[in-house]
Amino acid sequence: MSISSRFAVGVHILTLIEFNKDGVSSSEYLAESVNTNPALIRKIIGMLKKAELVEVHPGIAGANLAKKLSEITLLDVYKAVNVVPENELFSVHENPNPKCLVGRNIQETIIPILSIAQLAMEKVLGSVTIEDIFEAIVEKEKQK
Amino acid sequence: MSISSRFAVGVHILTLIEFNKDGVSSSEYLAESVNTNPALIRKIIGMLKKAELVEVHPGIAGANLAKKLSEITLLDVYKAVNVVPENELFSVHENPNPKCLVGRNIQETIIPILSIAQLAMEKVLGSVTIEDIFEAIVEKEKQK
DNA sequence: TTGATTGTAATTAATATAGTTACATGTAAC
DNA sequence: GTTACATGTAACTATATTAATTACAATCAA
Repeated sequence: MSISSRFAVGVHILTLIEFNKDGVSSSEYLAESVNTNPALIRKIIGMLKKAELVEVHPGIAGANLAKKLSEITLLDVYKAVNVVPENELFSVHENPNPKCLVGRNIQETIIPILSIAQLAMEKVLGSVTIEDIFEAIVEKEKQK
Repeated sequence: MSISSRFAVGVHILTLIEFNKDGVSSSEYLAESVNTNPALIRKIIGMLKKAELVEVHPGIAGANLAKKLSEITLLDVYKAVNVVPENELFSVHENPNPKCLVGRNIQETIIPILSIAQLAMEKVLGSVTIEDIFEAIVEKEKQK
């Protein structure tokens, strides 16, 4: 199964807040660009807020970045929006038979390997910042 | 969300078939070690068969490996059991607003990055064989 | 006080997982 | 050929997650 699009939407939101830094990024404004519902945006914004990536206040329209663009990585967003349980990208079957040689050793054998695979993926996300996304969009737009 | 345990079960099955190479690895036998249902094992074995990792025949008890241990990687198993749609570990929201600068560029900007992250993870899986798992279990068992 | 916005709970439809039952199909052995 | 047994599948269930949506209390600015 795929990792929830909450992650991609989170990246979209943060990037758009920056492009709109001189305007007001309300949940309705952001929802229009993502093409979804303001309530969904508020839910994701709430997660980004808890992770201290954005600042937003009840009753006051608009969200703002809480950090510099270059200090927010895709990994930060990925962790903020909870798309993958900590260290459990791969699920492993519970209760293999301890009476079987394989059953009693399989978990401790494969979990470290799966963890390395997961970390390799997350390392890539950690190497890309929202600033990189911002700049890439500026470049792509120039070519149009 | 996590990747289905079908993958871990597939690895378990293949490893156990090797340990039991002189015996008959029926779906019931394998199910007992995994601690699940024979029908579920047969479903997964069916996928491994389609990927030409095991040999199994209707009416004849037992599954056997179709390749050498060292020629089956975890990536082969991962692909065989269909736990992740091809090149779509990450799902991306559909139909972002083309009228918005970010909306019309976000997909083509992040998809290649997400793809690199996915490939980094899969590369790790491709570097580990069932033989490695087999040997690791032999070692772990010695220490008990 | 009014009007607009955020925060959050509740609901729905669609989809995937994991477990289970049931049975048709296929094979070997008697 | 009949019996016993195993595989291959379809169908069904319970559970969980996603994404979309509605509704409304709490909060703040004007």
